[in-house]
Amino acid sequence: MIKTNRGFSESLEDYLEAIYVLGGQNVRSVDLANRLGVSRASVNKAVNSLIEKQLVEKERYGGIYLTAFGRATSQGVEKKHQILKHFLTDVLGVPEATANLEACGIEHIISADTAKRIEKLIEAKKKNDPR
Amino acid sequence: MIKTNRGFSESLEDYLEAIYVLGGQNVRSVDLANRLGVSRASVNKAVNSLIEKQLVEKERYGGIYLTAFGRATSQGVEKKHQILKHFLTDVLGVPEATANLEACGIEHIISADTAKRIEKLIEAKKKNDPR
DNA sequence: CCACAATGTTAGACTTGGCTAACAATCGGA
DNA sequence: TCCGATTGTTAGCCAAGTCTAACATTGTGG
Repeated sequence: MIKTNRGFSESLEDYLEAIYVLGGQNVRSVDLANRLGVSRASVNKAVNSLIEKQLVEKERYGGIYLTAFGRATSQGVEKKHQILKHFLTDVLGVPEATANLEACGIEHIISADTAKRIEKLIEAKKKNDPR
Repeated sequence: MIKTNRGFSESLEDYLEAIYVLGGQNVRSVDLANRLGVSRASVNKAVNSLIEKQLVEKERYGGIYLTAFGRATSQGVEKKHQILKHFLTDVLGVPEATANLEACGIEHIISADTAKRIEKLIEAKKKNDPR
């Protein structure tokens, strides 16, 4: 309903993040499809949207490449994912599988500022209780 | 992409939560529309979906009423909202407006278990730093 | 080197969740 | 009481994001 987002849909952010995780260079549609659990056709459509938004580049039948813009954007999302995952597992004690799933959703919602605050909370916790 | 959800769409959960917040009895479409920033027509459609799913009841041109099931469900969502809001403001120091927005998104993603863990974290923080 | 498997693309359909415009019902104050 | 304003409903439209099926291209093992 209310959009917390900074310009891209959650779905497109998922695709972008996956491209980043898969190396960001010469990424194949079929690998994206497998990782995200969608059809190759859906990947094709989504990648065309990412191209329109200048987040990736690609030639017909060729591999997918992040642009500088796309790399920066996807790194931001992935960073949030890592922070959230660590928060959920290390601070809250949520099982890893659940943590990954929930991080995957929350990463599209919170601001960079909130992410930073969570990061600090993790640091503080580490100081007081360092393993 | 990956569904973390327990059966209802985020959108429907938003409607349901709003109905709860507005009293859960004899709720008017126009009030829902105003609160959620959507048209009365959209509310009408959504409420019909909620009726199908047995979450609310309503007569033609009449007010909206939560069923027992709908009340339980909406209470769960609202509870998560409150926990998240307090975590964001009291523990992290996020401004209230932002906290509400982000809580509004996260509440549809996290499990009851994770919410409970966050609640405990808030309690712990209160003990160590009670105002 | 070439046929078949794997991959990429396109077209068309479906669902969800919005919108506006027009119409129907209800409500409230003069 | 009744007329206009408010509210609810319906119909039709749109965009996003998914799917399958069919087709095009590419790549590769005999």
